[in-house]
Amino acid sequence: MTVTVLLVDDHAVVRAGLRALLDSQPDIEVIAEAGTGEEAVDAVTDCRPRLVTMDLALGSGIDGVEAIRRIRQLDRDLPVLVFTTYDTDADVVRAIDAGAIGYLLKDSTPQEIFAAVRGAAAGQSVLSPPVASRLLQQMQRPEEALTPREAELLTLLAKGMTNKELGKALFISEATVKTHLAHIYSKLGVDTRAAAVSVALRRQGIR
Amino acid sequence: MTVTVLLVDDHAVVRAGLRALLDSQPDIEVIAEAGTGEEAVDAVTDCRPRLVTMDLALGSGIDGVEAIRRIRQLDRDLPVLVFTTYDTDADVVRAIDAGAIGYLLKDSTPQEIFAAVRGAAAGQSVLSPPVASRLLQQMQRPEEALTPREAELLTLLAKGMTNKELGKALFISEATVKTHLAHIYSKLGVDTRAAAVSVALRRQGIR
DNA sequence: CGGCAGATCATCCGAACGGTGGATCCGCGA
DNA sequence: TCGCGGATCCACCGTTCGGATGATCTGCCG
Repeated sequence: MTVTVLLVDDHAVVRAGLRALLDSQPDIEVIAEAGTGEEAVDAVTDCRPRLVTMDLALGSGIDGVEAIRRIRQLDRDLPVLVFTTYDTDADVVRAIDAGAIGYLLKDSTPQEIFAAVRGAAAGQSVLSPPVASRLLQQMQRPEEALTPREAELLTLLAKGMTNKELGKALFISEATVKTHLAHIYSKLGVDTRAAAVSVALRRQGIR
Repeated sequence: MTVTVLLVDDHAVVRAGLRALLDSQPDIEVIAEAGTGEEAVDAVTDCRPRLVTMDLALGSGIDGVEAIRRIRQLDRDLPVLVFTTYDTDADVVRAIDAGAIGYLLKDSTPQEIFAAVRGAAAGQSVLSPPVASRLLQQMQRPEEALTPREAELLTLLAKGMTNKELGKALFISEATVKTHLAHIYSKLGVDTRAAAVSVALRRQGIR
């Protein structure tokens, strides 16, 4: 039985590339494309694909993670395979959390992509090797995992805010900000806010 | 006369996409692909294309800018069109400097891509609108341009170094470091090192 | 030659920061 | 039920940072 696929990516080039690659396989057929999350949700109801490939960075509208969440609400049995450029800790976790069945990087070889599509359509979890090792590494070092509150603070810190501004933004006292920061520093292995910003931006990807 | 094209990109998907798009045009023909800068240089001598599309972020080996430089050394009349994901100030300037005839973003529409390929093959400079506006903006605000020394310091600052460390690294006194920082802050429109790091990393792109 | 921009160094001061050591409250799981 | 981790708060203290100001030296361009 052929795997019918919906491609979601805001880059026409990437959609054309995936379509060309996948359509070259006799058992895979691209039946629809979407350039935004909203289009993707509509296409799922209209075209009933057996698999969705999803870019996380969609130019406008809802982002890939939110799109995954909505698609999973529509059809809990429809596997969504993330196909994106960067593998950052946060993105992988958020995507899996939203219900993605796999996480594939765009620099994968055609062979890896075919295998991932067939596997995901069959309900198997698929992770690109770099992603897999990253996930395992993170699970093996839970002491380095930031708490939600710390991550929130780090995000704002990465904008260059001062302790005072952080306190106001998060509705906590400056003292609490400093406590959180101390924890973040120790987890990230740094001892200045500038170094923390550097690590944060490199880890979590930019823009 | 048909435009023969060499595609350079480390992502098989992107190559397939560009090939699919370009080959759909009667006057454009993709005659070769390369996944690394080294392969690209070889392909130029072997295949004699009339245009090269170049990704700047090539996984391994020489980067796109260096590849452009070497290709231009081989054939000064062969136009190289940058086709990449991110438009950072530094990348654009470096690519143009290396001899690129145009700078196209991967989220361009197929129509824009066709026009750019035809234009570049005819020797015309082509810039994606966001890139163009960025360049103009930078030229219109020379007061925001950092001096080489300031840029050097900013790079190290973005690693999270303290003033003392910066001084030792650059063989200057801490007082001088603070002077440079003050200039950088005023040019970037910030007033803390953390914010400067944030701006620097976002501007100059990561990894 | 004169001026201007860049790089260098210096001093002063108040504000911000980072480290340390505590404290309370809550929810969850052993 | 007891403990533990997460989140919140506080005080103290030395260090670092940022702003203001001024100075010298170099090289370049008109």
